[in-house]
Amino acid sequence: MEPGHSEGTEAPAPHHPGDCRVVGTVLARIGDKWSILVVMTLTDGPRRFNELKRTIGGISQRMLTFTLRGLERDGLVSRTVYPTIPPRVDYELTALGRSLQGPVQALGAWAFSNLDTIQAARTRFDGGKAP
Amino acid sequence: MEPGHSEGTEAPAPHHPGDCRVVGTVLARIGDKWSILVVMTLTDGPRRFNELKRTIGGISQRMLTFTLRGLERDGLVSRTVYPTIPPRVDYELTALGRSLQGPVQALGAWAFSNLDTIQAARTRFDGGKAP
DNA sequence: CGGAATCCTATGCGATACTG
DNA sequence: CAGTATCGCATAGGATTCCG
Repeated sequence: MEPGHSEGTEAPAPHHPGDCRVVGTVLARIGDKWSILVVMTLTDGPRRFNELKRTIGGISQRMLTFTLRGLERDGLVSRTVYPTIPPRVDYELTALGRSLQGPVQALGAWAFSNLDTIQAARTRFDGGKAP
Repeated sequence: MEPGHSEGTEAPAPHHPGDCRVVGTVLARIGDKWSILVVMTLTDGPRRFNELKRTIGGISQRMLTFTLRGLERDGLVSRTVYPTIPPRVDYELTALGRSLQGPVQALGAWAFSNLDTIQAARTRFDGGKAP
């Protein structure tokens, strides 16, 4: 099977308010190596394939393709093909995709403001047992 | 190298306000298969190892150990050992860990309220080209 | 009970080459 | 330009066994 993001094939079965697996489902979608980067890059508007590739940097065309397919499949991103020569394809966030930005930015904000604390904790932890 | 969550070893280099890689850093931490489940399970208070294992379900002791180590390393979870027989170990969210719950729950809420939409999009996408 | 060590497989994903 | 196809290695992570 190709990388294409895994399905939640094992029936979830909830267990208490403020669920659990559901979150896992989302993270299985956007928690991979590239999806959020793509989503964030699309924040400023539609982008072409290679434009995304350059902006993100470090991503292979293979993974960009898979990531975009996955996001498109879940309705977070729309794909528009202009049958010109050379071909041109625009990727853009859908309404659903844009609605994801709030939560994602919240997470980003948390990350940003706690980066130092985390780094410190890491150093302390590693220093304490692997000098 | 053991599964232990990957480091952001490749110097990021920011590029514009509302960054990008930083989010990637957090997601590399909590975006893996189990971390959030653990964090969410610890929401209601301290839990013992096997208690976590049972509650989460489907996680191997190996991965639970690695996940907890990672969270502990980053200062999100604290580990308390009671030198009794048999031994007892409690895991609990730290202040930092609890501060992560806001963002995570925002994501959870988004997931929950958009699950149907996403499922529909998936079915439509798959149906359109792989009947 | 809580974990560490070893083994083994599925997979993620980069590199490269080919196509319309 | 925007993909698709194939190869190949590195990693994630489950199962199992052993230990204090």
